Amino acid sequence: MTRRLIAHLDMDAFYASVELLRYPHLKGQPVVIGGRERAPEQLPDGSWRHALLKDYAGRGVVTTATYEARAFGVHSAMGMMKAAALAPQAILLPVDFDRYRQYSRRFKDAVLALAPVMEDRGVDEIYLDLTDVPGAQDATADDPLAGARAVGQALRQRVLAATGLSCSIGITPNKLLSKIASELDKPGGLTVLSLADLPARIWPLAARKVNGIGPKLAQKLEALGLNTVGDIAAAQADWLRETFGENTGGWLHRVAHGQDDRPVVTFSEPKSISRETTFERDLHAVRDKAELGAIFTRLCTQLAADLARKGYVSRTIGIKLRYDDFKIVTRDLTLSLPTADAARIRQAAGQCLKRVPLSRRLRLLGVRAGALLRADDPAASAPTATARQAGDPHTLPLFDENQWSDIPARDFPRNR
DNA sequence: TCTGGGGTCCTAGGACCC
DNA sequence: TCTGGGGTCCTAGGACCC
Repeated sequence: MTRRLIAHLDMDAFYASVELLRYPHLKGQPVVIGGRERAPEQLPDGSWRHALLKDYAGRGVVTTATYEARAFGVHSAMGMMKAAALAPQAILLPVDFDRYRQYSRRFKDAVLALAPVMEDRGVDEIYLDLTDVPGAQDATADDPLAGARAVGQALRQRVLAATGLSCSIGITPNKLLSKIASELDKPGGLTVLSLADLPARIWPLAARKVNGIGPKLAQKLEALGLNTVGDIAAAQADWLRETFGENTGGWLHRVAHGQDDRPVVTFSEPKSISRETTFERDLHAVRDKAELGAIFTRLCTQLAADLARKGYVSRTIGIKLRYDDFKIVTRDLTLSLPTADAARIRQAAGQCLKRVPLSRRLRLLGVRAGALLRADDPAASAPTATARQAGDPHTLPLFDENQWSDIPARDFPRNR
């Protein structure tokens, strides 16, 4: 009988580890990756001069930290200034996404040669369906999961040989449990579990360990006395549904019992593409309009280039603003004709901007293209259903270079 | 000393259609 | 004559993930 065997493979401190390949003299030291600082300098005597975390000034967050830096309490998504207070002597390196993408490609190619059913979950994570991988189902007298274990070891060796990097792997009957399992023995671990291991290995864990239980849901669970996965498993399904709603309640019940039949998805079309930027200082719609206008246009130009490069057109253009008080607003507009044109995008985004209050200072501005269609899809050149219904012309007003400056300083009514 | 950038999915109300 | 119900699209916000 074939059992479903799903792996989750997670690279260990990925960005930091890639940097250590380049700067091996930093091995064993607390290193933090983040911000837009300059790269390290090599001195004439061959030694390196690195920036220290304590010298950082700015708005960045920590992207990754080595395990030595994590020992100080530093972790991903932490503000850099806070991290600097915890580990002032940690070495600071700038992010180099191109390089990480390169290593990402390498480790994924190495894995694909052995396990071709792969789901991408970002640069440093993948799911694999090992069910039909030769040998994965093998059992020995004392170990029914010996085959899965052997495939797991082979995967780790391939990743190491291809990149010099270590990873952690969880292998279980489904994605939910594998995601949890890969974290149980980090770094460099291989954890193979069956459903029988649920009470001993999964139920004692904090509810927050479940992928999909974030800060808000965890807080609500905790307020009801449900702290661990086992606490949720012990709750009545009906009560969970009444308390958390049909969907979330039902999901919680299934998850706590280790049930998850989601397939490993090898390809999916993107739903949206976006560009956003946080300013170095908060900007004001009127006083900084020239600067804002330039940034706005640049974001639209970048977004148009992203769409063109990836071969998509968009029917819905949206904007995102973050005010100085961290409140976020979004507006979007569905076009009568899909586009990948920078001027059109800028024009539509400008329309959205008119529906948003602009009295507070802005911290972030973003532009998003949703409702994507492949550029070669016949529907990509047809007007949308709404446009047909409304009898709209298929064209929009021309690009207005002074769009931003047309926006007065007072609040706009929410709906025209 | 606050808190990046790029995504997905869900909910919910109103418009509009049959 | 005060009154349906289902379906889809659009929009805004929010939780969550890497």
